[in-house]
Amino acid sequence: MPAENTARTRLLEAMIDAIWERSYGSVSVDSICERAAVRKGSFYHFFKSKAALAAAALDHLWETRSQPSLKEIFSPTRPPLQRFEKLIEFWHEKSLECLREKGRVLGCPYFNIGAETAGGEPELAAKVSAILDRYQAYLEATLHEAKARGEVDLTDPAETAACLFSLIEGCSTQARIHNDPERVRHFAGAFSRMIGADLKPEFKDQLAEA
Amino acid sequence: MPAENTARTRLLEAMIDAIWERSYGSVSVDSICERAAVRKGSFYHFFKSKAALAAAALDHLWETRSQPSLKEIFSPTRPPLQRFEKLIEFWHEKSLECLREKGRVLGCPYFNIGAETAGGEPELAAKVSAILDRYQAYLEATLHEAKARGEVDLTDPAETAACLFSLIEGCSTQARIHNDPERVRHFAGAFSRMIGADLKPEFKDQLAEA
DNA sequence: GATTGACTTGACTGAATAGTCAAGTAGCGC
DNA sequence: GCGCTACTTGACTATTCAGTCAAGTCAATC
Repeated sequence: MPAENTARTRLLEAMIDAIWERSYGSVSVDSICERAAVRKGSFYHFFKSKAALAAAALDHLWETRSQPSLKEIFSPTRPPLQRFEKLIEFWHEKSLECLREKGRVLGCPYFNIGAETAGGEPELAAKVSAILDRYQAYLEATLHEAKARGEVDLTDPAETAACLFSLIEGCSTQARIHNDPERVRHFAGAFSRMIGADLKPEFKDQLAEA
Repeated sequence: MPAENTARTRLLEAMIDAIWERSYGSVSVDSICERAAVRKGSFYHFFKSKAALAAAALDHLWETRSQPSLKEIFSPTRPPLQRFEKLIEFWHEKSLECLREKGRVLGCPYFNIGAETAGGEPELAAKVSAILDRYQAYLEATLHEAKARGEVDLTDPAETAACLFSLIEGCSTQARIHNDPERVRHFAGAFSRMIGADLKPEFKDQLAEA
């Protein structure tokens, strides 16, 4: 049962889109059902609650989108520093794409949902926490490799990875709040300084319409 | 009409606390009224809607808490680099205090609310956006001063201020999501690297109980 | 063609929601 | 005391919410 257009996957994708565009708390089960063209009863056939759908949707997003993108960006065939350059380009492109397609810069869904649900939905918060750790692990592994090759100058790759990741997520959330994709571009320079190496990502600006 | 214990100020403070602990979307008008010991009708005498109360509460928090703290931290009597050290200590202490008093690390209320409401409550998002800019302005002014004194090495203080601020907010939100105050401490080293100067904040760890 | 089990349907429930309103009370200047 | 204004009260509405359920469809298997 791959990523077919089944009722179940339509629900997963409708949930992610809706939360991303608005917020977890402002999304109702009814609106998800309408978006996914699925009836209420079917919803509760597949998921035991709204929170359960959200948790499954986060897994789905990670496995079908985030994880594959990261595997490509952090491919071992690419030198470590170039992986960081690719990552910076990736975030910048995603912001522009988002603005073009949805009319707003939406930031990182994991981070948004995590911040929102940390105080009241422990299941969801734990899921987000685990996903963010997996994301950060890519950075940490690459920093270790770059350090072994003498390409960066740092004492504690784990701590630096945490800071780099917080910088990315912080900039990305600022971009969401101010609805300004350039806030993401900003962090390229800071990234270089933090790892003590010179990164030169290529920002191929996509002009909005053709 | 200063910060008395009036129904109005009780509502403002109940709203801030409730949103901070949980989220904007999960807080109901009834729960706020109960928390503030104010009846529904009085609520709508003072505020025209839940969103209006939230916006007023953000202003109130800024004026009574954030702004005064920042004025002290960024006092011109302190050398620029020491202001940054103070700021880092401030965030770390606040996280520990929050964990001690509320049982959880809650991060920055402006950032949390901003991320949550960016997609659906333009009034609130605009208010947050303005407050965050005022916060960031303290960083930027201090960077300019430090640059003029030759204490930091940077080309674009405005961009660096934006990145520093995103780093702070990103770490703080990670601390909320993972409920771990040490995530805030992390950024001290990164802060130094980003501005090209050596900061040595004193972390006076407060042992929880006496 | 009978049985099974996965999925669908739409009507239903009860609680919670934001917001309204008319009738009050209490203080203050006159 | 009189009237004015600011605030309070609690009952009220209409809507939306998450979640339930009994009855149904349909395709596969025997």
